[in-house]
Amino acid sequence: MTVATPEKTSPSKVSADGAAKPLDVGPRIRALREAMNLSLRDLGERTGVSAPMLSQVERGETSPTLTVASRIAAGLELSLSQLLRLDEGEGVTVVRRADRRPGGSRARGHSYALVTPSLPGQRAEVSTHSLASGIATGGPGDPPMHEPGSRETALVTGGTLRLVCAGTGYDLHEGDAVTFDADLPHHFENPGPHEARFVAVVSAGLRRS
Amino acid sequence: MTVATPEKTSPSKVSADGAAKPLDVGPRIRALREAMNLSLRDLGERTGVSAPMLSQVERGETSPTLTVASRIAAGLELSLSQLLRLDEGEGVTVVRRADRRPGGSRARGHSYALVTPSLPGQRAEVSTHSLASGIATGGPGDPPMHEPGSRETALVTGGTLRLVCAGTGYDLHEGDAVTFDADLPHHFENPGPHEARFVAVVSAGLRRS
DNA sequence: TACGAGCGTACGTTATCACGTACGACGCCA
DNA sequence: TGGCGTCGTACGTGATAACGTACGCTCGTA
Repeated sequence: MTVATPEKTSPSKVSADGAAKPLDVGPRIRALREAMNLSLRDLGERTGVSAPMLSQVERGETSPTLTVASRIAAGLELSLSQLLRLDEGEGVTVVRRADRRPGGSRARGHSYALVTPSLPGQRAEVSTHSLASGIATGGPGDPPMHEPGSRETALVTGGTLRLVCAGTGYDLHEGDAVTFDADLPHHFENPGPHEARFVAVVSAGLRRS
Repeated sequence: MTVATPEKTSPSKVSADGAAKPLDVGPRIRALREAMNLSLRDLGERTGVSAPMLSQVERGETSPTLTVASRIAAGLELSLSQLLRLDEGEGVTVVRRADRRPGGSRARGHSYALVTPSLPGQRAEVSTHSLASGIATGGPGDPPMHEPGSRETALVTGGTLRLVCAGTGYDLHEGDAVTFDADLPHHFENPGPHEARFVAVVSAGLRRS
């Protein structure tokens, strides 16, 4: 999904700004630390990072390495990716049933539609799927493999469904849900006699523009 | 959610290992780069980071600073938090309909259930809701306000639903979906004569207190 | 075979990250 | 009022991240 075609994406410098964002993680760290009622030395004790270093990072005077940033995140009891999450996205967007563009083909037995706006900055893509009896996802025209690091949740809203992920099968019935790493090879099958319907949520599929 | 009470958490060194994880982001960068058919110099061109530096980072010989890590992430067309998403849960987790703990109260007209595992580090929380006619969410026992920065998607799977977000109302019918900032004051109402059912996806809340 | 173009990596230099120590400011209690 | 403890920050030093250059390598191609 999203972008990242395994093609020659090079010809255009994606953003070229290079400088990217000022990365003002400092105030965030300070806010989190103060929210925990920790002094710089306290946090230094917990993280193994010196208090002056923490002070400089909080004020944005230096950019810590990933190792120390990871230690700081651990000391704040969150993962590094959580600590660095200061992305964006704003407002309210309604996607009408009639407006969304369907994918797949009902003739082949698998049809789906994206119900979240296809805008950058989206953190979770939600889609509805319908799978005919005996059919499996992964045919031509289906959404391609997800990008590395993404995770997926499938919630069965009708019928029975079977997830095959990394060679292992998981049978799901109506109301069941499954969460898994979406970058592993996987597909869904419909073993039952009836049509299967499910909602898929792929997270972390955001791209930059 | 997650952990980290805003209390005096100090007495116990949270993990004390300090060293934390080896943070092997290198192989991941290499995999992503090769997936884009980019050479080290190509990526260096896109990111403003020298090719030898990229090589060292990929092989784990050095730990880049956040600034260069951010630039690398930008060159790979992802956010830094995405690039570092090699922590948090892994594998496949099935939540059976019978296993999930319901919330709300059917007597009050609003019942819901979380279908994603309630583990820290989850990027997207998916829940199913049922709202009786004339009832609005937000009553006692309902899930509290979401954290700053989080976003929510609601997909109507049955009946009609009305979202009131920051004072504005949005009418939704079966199959419609809406995405909005979950940290704005909001609630759902069921104007129709029938029961309303919808799936809610809350993504990426970062924790503050 | 020879050769240029591309690849990834080893080398040496510079910039800066990260440490330990030390200083002024503020609050508490004798 | 003085002394004690803690806070956050300004030093100076050693470690290392990041750079530019240059080497050996594998391909297509003449």
